[in-house]
Amino acid sequence: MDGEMAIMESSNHVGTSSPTTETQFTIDSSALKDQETKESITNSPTSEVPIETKLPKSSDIVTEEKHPQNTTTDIENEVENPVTDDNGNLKLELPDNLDNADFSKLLEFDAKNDEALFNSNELLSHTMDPVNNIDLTHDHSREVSSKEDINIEPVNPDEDEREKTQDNTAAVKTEGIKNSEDTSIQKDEPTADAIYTDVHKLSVNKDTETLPTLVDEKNNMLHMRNNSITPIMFQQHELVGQPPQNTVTENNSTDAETTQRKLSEPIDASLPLPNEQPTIFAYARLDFQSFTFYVQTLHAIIGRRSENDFSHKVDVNLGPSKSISRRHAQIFYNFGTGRFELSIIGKNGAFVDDIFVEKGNTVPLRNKTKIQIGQIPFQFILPEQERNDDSKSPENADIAESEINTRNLKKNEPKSKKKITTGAKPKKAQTKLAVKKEKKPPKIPKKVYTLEEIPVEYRTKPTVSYSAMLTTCIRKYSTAKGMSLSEIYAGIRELFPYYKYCPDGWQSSVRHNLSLNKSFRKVSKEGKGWLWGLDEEYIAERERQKKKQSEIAVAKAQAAQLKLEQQQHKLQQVPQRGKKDIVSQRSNVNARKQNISQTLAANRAASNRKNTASDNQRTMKYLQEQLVILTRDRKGLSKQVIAAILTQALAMTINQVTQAAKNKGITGNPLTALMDKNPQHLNLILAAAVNAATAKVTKGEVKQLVNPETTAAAALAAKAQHSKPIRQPIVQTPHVPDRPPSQLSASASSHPNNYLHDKQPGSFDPSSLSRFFQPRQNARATSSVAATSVPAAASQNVDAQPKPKPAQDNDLESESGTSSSSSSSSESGSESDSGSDDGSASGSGDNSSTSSESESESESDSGSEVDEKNNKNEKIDSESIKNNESKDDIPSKDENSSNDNREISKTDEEGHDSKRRKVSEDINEGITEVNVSVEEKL
DNA sequence: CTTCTCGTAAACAACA
DNA sequence: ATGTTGTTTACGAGAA
Ligand SMILES: [Mg+2]
Repeated sequence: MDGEMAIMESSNHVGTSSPTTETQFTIDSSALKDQETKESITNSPTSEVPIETKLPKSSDIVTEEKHPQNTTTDIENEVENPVTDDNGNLKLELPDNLDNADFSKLLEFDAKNDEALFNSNELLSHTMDPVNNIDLTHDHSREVSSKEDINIEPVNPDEDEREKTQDNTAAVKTEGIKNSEDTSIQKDEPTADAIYTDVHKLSVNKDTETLPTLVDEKNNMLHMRNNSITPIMFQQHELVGQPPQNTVTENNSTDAETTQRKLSEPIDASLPLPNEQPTIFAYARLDFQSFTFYVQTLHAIIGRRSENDFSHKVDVNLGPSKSISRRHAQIFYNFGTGRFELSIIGKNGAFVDDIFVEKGNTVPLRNKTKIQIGQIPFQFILPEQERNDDSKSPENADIAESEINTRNLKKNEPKSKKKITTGAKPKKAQTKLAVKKEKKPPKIPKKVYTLEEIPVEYRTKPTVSYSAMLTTCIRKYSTAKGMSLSEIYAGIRELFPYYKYCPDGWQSSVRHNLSLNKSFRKVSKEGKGWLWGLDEEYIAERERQKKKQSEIAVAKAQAAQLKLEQQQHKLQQVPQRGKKDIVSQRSNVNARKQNISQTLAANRAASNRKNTASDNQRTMKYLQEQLVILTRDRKGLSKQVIAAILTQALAMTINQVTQAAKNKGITGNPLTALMDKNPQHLNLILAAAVNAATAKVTKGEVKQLVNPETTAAAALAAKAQHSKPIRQPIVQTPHVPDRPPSQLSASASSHPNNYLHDKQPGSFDPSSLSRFFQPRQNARATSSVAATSVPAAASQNVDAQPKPKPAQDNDLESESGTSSSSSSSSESGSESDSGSDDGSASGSGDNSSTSSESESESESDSGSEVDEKNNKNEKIDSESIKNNESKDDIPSKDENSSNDNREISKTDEEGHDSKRRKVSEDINEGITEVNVSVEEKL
């Protein structure tokens, strides 16, 4: 290329531009000899700088498109000052954002031509003042020596493995300096006839590990004005709101721009610039969302580089994101084909025109080619070239296409994932070296959409809340069995296409809502996840609440209004009779509102109870008896201790079994099922639990109160008596197809029970349980399980709990904290965060609801509640038990619960019945009862 | 200023 | 070993 340089004129499009100082200067080409450019500096933040470019002229250079190797040599000699104008002078026009001071500095450096200066670290580090300094170090000064350009060699993909290392740190060459030495060229096999289209392997600098650092704003600013730019990373969703900053070229649309020019033709078209904009000389430019990079060298490295990492340099800094390699891609001009090309060297590949390109591939760059590296999308823009249009090189037109394995997906399809693989490579491909990378199927990252790529109507986030969306979605697409998470995602994307284009992250919110919002419940299990459905009752109830609330609010407002009026008129002696009304309304206002959950719980409990009650009773009775039997030999422990042990053992058993069942999606009462189906296993569990509890309670003095080995036998005998009366076979099987909602959901909510979770010592290995519940596994195996798990447990205790953050939970709150000020009734503010959940479609009245649930009991029975939260032993032991016993409390609850502890699981198919109560409560109740009876027996 | 609701992230665990 | 699915915590922004 002769020094013909493309010229890009910058224009500040649209308004914002301030009277740009047009600075133009020329540098004697001689000074630049040998290096390409010093170009630089051209990145304007606001960048509206259109470019005018001339492509490197390679007339003398081998023009045929397939001679990479030749290219090399030729280039070496040919490449000169790309930035020079026709006269051989370097022309530089800087964007308005640069001030004179900047220029003067630049010039100064140029003049000095002092290599040392450019290499010095001081210099590097000095570019920190965004306002006054320009970082010359890496960027501008970073010239691509001709050799460097040549380094691009066609190599077999497979071989790319060995990275050729070069010393990047080395240097930044300045004008007059010869770089030749610094660029070590690795020429391996300059294969005579590499075909261009094949992947070209570029030498890659070895990545030296450096700690990633955060980029501060300052730096960002700095980068804006340098070639080394750090694009601003967008926040999720931010993309939507972003104004089309600098993107000069709007239409991504087409690529109709057959603007392919035959190689070798220098192009010097100038963009239609609005006006007085400064001109920038460049071959091309890269339009990022928030800045523009001008390609003023024939070779530019695009990669990661955090602010303080001076170990390497990049021409285009994509920020610190680890998903981007230090040298992730490079743009270079291929004299053979006469166009710029992009080589992907980064491990994670990149998207080029929406097609995923794996590492090691090189694709041609045409005007408006879209590129995405990591999470950063940008576009390659060539200067407009009116004249050369005709040249649409057919041949090279689409190497890309040919290389691409077009697999499914239409271009417009969001999230499409075509990809280019360095596919079938010859034999050598599989060599060990190659193996490391070759083997792993690259995970195709998600495509990031640019504003322009998203249909206008889908650029903004729907205002509806997630709960509303979910409700809508489920109503629309769900079947009786519910819909899986992935289906929900798809449904949402369908309903609100915004979610097809926006960055991920919303899925997390969706899951969060499904879990927390009581309007959504797990209906049935299928494979790995659950099928989700709506809890219409809950939703309806909440609606009601809400309505009431709003009415109240209105009433209040009116009252206030009236009051005001009254006062005003009072003076006028005009008594209003509205007062009365007001008063009456007020009373309503004060009326205690009921919790949704409470209400629902009551209703549901009523319906259910009958069904489950008997089973629960039967199960509890069985458990009690078994426990007593197991511990006939008290080993000297006092009755009280035994009671404590049994209580705890029971709690552990119930919790663990329930948890295990829940995870398996079992709907009925797992304990009942276990008792009916596999009493031996249940006994083993009990034995293990007793031992664990014993160890805990006695602080390890007594390790094994019962011998698991001998327990199973007893079970069978006992079972006979407890066999279930009427009920049909329990539904325990994991694959319970239909069963709609179920109590399990309730149990799920109970999660707060820690012991279920923690593997604390005193707990036994739940895995044994899961074995039983596993779809088809036999419950067997067991004995060992029980035995083994127990021991470990010993030391700690229930009390040890994580309790990360006390405050804020629904439950906790209600009891402890709340009492405090908050005026309102019981329901008051329980659960701050958690509360967020509900509020589905319409809004939510959440707090009431949420809190209600948890707190429903809270009010009345501190005891049970407390227990839930902390399953501390204390609670569990006898004394507490007694309290519970008396627990009486809970009026409202009482009604529901009074009966028994039923619920540990939910049971029956009908989901309506589901009781909302927390499992823990149930458990506690159960425990209490059991304990009581245990004590009696003892 | 506090409370509540929502959205967003993310840690974790259980699974597949 | 990795990706999904669920559950929870945290935290911040807004509205009330
Ligand atoms: Mg839910």
